[in-house]
Amino acid sequence: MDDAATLRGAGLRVTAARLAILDAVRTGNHLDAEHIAHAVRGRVGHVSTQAVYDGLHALTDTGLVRRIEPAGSPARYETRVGDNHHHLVCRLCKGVTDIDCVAGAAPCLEPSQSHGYLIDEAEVVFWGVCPDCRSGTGEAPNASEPSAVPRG
Amino acid sequence: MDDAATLRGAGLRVTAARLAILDAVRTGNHLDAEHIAHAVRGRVGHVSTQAVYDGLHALTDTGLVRRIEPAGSPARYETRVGDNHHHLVCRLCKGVTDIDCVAGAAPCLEPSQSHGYLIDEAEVVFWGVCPDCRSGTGEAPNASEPSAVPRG
DNA sequence: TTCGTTTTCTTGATCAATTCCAGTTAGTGG
DNA sequence: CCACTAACTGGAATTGATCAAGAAAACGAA
Repeated sequence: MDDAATLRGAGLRVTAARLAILDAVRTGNHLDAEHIAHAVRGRVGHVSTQAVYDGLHALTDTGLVRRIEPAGSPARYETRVGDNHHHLVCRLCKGVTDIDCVAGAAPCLEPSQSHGYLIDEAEVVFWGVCPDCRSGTGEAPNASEPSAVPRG
Repeated sequence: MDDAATLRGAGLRVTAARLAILDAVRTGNHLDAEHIAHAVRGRVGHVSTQAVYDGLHALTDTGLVRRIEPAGSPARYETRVGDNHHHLVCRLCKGVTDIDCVAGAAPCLEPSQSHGYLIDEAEVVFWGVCPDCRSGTGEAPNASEPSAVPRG
């Protein structure tokens, strides 16, 4: 199924902007809205920032892309959906890496108490320092001083 | 140990604003900066917003309070630190409830692959609908239409 | 105590990410 | 090919948070 059919199947109109957004999110590695906008413009010329946000909103609402929001970074998007995988986030460069969920379906964990909540998802984020930042190779925003690495 | 001694022990000066912030965070239930500012003002009169942010920053930096940032809500603060507990977040009203971590120390989970990261924390957020919102009692911002409850 | 240093607080501007709005453009089903 | 409506544009506005410079206050030392 190509992207045009995917969009139509989700009840969305097929536009150059949305095809480019979908491709940018799939090709990129957990890009944020700004980087997606940049990639989209490099592909189809001028596209307003609002169109990018609108497109991302439509795609997330229909479940074609997933939006993740690690603390301290803008929202990021990925096309890997439905497999309930988790994420590894670097405290320094904020880079995101996927991690398979051993349990499969959501919610993959059972809380010790549910407090009456109707739980549908367990979101797991592993925080640490990525290989590049550990070796000083990474483009860390503040790699000069590792400072305190807080614990949970 | 009272709050003044706690602040001093963390290397911070003792001010009325900070004592009030610490008390507001402890008394409140995962309040955001705005609500903390409101509580502080009700206790010690005028305090600038900046002083509240600065105080919260100082308290989080020294580990006296923990800052959590659930997707879609402003940062929230709690005084329960060091026990690596987790959170239950309501998709509708954004309310937060603590959940004990059965494993104890951080990181409480081992990822299936570490990808070379030096991992120090596993943050677990359970998403669902709280009892109040389920029964329609809650002050949900958009409780009229439950809309789609996305899955992980 | 009083002083001097350093932190903290104040006011006010600024920022980044995102959303709202009104009008125009362009997919799509008929 | 038309009409209807979703999608896009340009621009302003919102929210949550930070930065900057000077004034005030905490606290160790004299």
